[in-house]
Amino acid sequence: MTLREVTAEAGVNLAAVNYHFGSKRDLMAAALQSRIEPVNKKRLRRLSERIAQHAPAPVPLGEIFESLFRPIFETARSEDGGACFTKIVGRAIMDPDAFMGSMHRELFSELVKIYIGELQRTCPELSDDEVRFRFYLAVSLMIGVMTDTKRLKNFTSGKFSSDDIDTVVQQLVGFAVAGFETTETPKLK
Amino acid sequence: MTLREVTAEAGVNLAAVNYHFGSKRDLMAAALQSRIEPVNKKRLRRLSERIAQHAPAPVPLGEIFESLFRPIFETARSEDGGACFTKIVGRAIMDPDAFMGSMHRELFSELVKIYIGELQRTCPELSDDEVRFRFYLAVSLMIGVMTDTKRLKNFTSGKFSSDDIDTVVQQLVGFAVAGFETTETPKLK
DNA sequence: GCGGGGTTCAAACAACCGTTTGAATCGTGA
DNA sequence: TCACGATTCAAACGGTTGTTTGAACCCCGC
Repeated sequence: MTLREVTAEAGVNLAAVNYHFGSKRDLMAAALQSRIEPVNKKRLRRLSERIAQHAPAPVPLGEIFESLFRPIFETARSEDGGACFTKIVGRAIMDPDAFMGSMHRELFSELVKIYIGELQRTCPELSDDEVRFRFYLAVSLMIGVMTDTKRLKNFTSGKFSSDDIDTVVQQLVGFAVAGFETTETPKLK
Repeated sequence: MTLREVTAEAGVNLAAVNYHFGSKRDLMAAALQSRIEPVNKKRLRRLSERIAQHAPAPVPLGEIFESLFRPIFETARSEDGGACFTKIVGRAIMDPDAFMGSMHRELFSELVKIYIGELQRTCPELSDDEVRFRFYLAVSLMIGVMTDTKRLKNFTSGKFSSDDIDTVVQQLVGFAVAGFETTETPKLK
């Protein structure tokens, strides 16, 4: 994505980017941040709803993951700029120190802490290391599915599409819950 | 990665790329193919060993996924060019029609077919759609973990590293097996 | 009406990209 | 030894990139 393409599509002048954001890198960071923050707000809001709904019992795993997964898919598959958002996220993930500096920390450290805590409450039989490692795997799964655009169609001969958010999130959650709960993995040390 | 960086590091002249490969795109495709093919050969060889070992019984899920996951991690975490391989794969996945044309098909269609067949043999209770969708999720998980370089360290406060292939593959396989076998997911339609 | 800070614009800038060129060099079979 | 195809090399080419510039423009308080 070149600045000339972006500014043309946005109907603004090329120089506007450097005037308002300073550089392309800062524009991308701002774009990413402005999209990620509402997603994270939505995640925490839905998680809070589930916590309140089940209190004082822990939230079922499936609802935890659903609150984590669905908001970002709703954004990534959105019609206006969803593809662009997905590309920026993918780029940010692929080389983290390329154009996100400390942004990753300030955007996600709080979120991770809250979800880790809730997962521990739901799965008290798992050690701290296990919860963290499996949460990492669940997030990696989410990223792998989110950044995909045509693999699902290839694998299912076009029967299922990455755009069918409900189906994807359902299957994703089911897979993540089972993976998170597995008892067959050797103990971490 | 620019051609000038690549040729400088390789100790060859800049023009050598276009002379031997025609274009940068073709160089990347050749580099990817020359790395992927041995990986896929290794996968199928290890799978064949497991099939022979268990015949006529089906191969346990964990061994199927182990044969699929481990070879690519051994390449992606290799000391010479592993990081570069990972980047190229990541780029190829992120925008498939950018520089891989029909390569995806010719490299992976056979592999996918074989693994799907073996998975169906091991899990006859799953429908064809379910096997394909869950295999897609397992592959997405693999991709998400493979393209990661620092997330695991962030999540576990540096205790675990993406470079520890054995630990990563073990946990990955355990997660994938459980996810694949889940019975809590709503039926696909 | 008018002046000035904030904003937009077309144009140009320097840097870098992948690619091409043509001469120099190499390797080898006659 | 020579000649010729294959390969390497420095240099340059055209094009695109992000960024900068300076003039034009807008808008609102005085």
